[in-house]
Amino acid sequence: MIDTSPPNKQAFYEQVWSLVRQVPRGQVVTYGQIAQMLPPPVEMDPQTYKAFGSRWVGSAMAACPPDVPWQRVINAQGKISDRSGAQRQRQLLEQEGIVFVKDKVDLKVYQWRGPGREDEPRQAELGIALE
DNA sequence: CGCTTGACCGGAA
DNA sequence: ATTCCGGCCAAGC
Repeated sequence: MIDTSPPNKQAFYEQVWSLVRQVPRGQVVTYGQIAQMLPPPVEMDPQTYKAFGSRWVGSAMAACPPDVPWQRVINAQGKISDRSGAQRQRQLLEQEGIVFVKDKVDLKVYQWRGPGREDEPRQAELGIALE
């Protein structure tokens, strides 16, 4: 799946989509988290990738196929990035049971841990208990 | 061709 | 808590 083929933009996008498809209903990921999970394009300076990877993930989401749960990708602050369609995104997430507080979600509770760690999202009860 | 703009993020004021 | 700034890739015009 991940190889050292040319840093094709399309290939990068598809890796992003592939990852997002694995995010379970009721959980979210951040742009930066996805970028971090993917290997930096071969000829790219890792530092550069670290700085801009999240943006490219955003670009990938802007062009995602219909079968990708794009609504589960939010920014590192737990908020929905400002753009047309943001309202729709929030609506979809709330339908999945995600609770917004002051326009943001608690990433400690809802953030996806990665492939192979799709446990139940921690419920607010636990979060409160932990403080 | 060159210029503009963009679903981001972390550290510094 | 909030705002500002640097990072410098691609697609579209």
